[in-house]
Amino acid sequence: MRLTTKGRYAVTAMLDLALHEGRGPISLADISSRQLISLSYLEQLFAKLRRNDLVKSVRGPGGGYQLSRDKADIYIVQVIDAVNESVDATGCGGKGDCHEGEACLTHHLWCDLSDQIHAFLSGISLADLVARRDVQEVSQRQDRVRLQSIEFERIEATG
Amino acid sequence: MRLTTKGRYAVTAMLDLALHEGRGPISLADISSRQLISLSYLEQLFAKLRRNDLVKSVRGPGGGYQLSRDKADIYIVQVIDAVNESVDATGCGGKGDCHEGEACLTHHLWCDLSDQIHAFLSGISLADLVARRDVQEVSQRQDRVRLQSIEFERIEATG
DNA sequence: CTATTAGCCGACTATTTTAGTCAATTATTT
DNA sequence: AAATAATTGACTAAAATAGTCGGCTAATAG
Repeated sequence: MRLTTKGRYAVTAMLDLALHEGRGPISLADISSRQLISLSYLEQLFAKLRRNDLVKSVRGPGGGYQLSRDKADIYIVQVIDAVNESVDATGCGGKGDCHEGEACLTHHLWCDLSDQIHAFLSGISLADLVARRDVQEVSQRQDRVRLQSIEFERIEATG
Repeated sequence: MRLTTKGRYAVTAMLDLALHEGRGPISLADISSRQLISLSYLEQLFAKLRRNDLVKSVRGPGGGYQLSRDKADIYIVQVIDAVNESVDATGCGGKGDCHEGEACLTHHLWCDLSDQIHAFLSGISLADLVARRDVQEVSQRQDRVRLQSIEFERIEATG
């Protein structure tokens, strides 16, 4: 099992999409600047998210990504799975052949742990996150910062 | 967060110790042959387990390792922590400074997940595992295989 | 006392994964 | 036609994993 920035970035980016939906497609450049994730890296991640039918893309100017279905129907575990970060804690992929074709001493423990994590992450949808107070607060702060930097750029350009 | 063979090996080896305690110290060679873990790698892991006061060692012939305290007082989370596999799912070590010194959009989600995993693994002691039916079954199978290979070696040696 | 056993220690290494970068291409819209 | 933005593929530095190897030290059995 691993949970690194890859999976965290994917969930963060999907949540960003869920928070800003309704105003047409969101470009990766927007997500990149809001969430401070490298654009090229986001491209890699969204290729996987698209292949897993979690987002759909619109090319060309004004294009970007949108959730492929309602945010209440997209669960965190699906996002993490999509970028190849398995939530499985066993070494054998749950097959139970970890010790000479049979279960190792701790196989069932890791199975239980996997079930635990899976249940937790599959019980939370993007809509659930959007509704959370802490998420809303962080999102509002990010939008404020965003507006400030746009204003700053305007002043710079105007001179 | 990561849970790889390192943490799994450590827990498996500690459980092996718990299962075979009472007959003096257990050598790493024994654990290695029963659990099919490289002896040199076990040495590395037990150095950390010893530094974290989870086992004590006895040198010389007949020596080996023993649990440093009752198996009911050693929890899985301690073993995993000892070999430097953190159960923390956040990217910031729980500090909440993941986005320009402030919490990132998904910080609280990863905190909740960390709490979940931590609660699960700190609720299970080595004694709990020893008492489990599936662990006992696997352990008995391993002891049978072990006896067979000793018998085989005896016949080989006798000729 | 000496040979053996078994823990102890540090250095080294191959492989894999992470977290990206970079360049080129394709589709779309203004 | 120009600009935008997704799409693709190849490449890479750094870190972690999962070990190996050799030599050393302590203790005990004979």
